[in-house]
Amino acid sequence: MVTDGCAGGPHAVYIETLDTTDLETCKKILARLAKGLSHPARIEIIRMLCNKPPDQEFICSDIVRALPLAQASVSQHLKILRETGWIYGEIDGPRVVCRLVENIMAFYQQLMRKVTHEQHT
Amino acid sequence: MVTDGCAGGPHAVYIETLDTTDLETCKKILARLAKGLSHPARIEIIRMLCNKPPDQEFICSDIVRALPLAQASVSQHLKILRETGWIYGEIDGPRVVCRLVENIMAFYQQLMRKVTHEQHT
DNA sequence: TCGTATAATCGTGTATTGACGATAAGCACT
DNA sequence: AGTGCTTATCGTCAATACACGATTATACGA
Repeated sequence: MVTDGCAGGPHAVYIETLDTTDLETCKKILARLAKGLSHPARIEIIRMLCNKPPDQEFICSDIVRALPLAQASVSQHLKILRETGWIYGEIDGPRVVCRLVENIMAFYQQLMRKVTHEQHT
Repeated sequence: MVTDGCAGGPHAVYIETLDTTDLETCKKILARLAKGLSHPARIEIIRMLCNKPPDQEFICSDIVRALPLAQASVSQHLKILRETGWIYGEIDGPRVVCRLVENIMAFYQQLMRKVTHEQHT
């Protein structure tokens, strides 16, 4: 099984790259993550991944099957979730295993706190 | 000063009306709230309102002044924040005082938890 | 009642979103 | 090489988002 090519996990690289001391950056990242969440179908996908038992894996076709949408539409939603930083795909032969970016929920909530609570810098 | 006409506060009415036992409803509401957050300008508005000292009030023109956008654009963002359930306006003569829906942050985070954690119903 | 301040709306142009069917591309297995 | 499964992309269409200047509506004060 091959990952994105992000040593240390795609999650860590993605999140640790960000300059979360800059408020403008935080607002942009938070806005982007929020856009990822801004559709019920995408929330359902996140929900599936959050609630998945540790031993189970979801590939794209599982998600297509679970949603009342055409394959192309689901693929688009997955793309948006990738672009907005929620998930990444592990390529496994002809399949793509969909994984939540590690700690992304915690990161999102932390960003919300950072942005909405007064910064004493 | 005149409110929306929502007895008990516009907040309580809005939030308590929702059927948060229905997962589909939760997903829709959460998606709507996330859409509200999905633009840096709107995040900045929410941030201003969250961080506002208790004795201060923000009217629309304050927000226009604080953002690098035209009045019409800010008005549109405020409208979206109203439609997505984040804020409401208290009309005060020719002014409109912008207020966060009470407990909306907590409600948002609660919805996130509800949607992303397994439901044992 | 006339003028001023405030905020919403209108009209416009461009960009993005969301949905779909159809097609292409990648891999595995004969 | 050919077949089948899986996923991404293309092309299209309608709807929505975003930004703006201009205009309108409302309320207050002189």
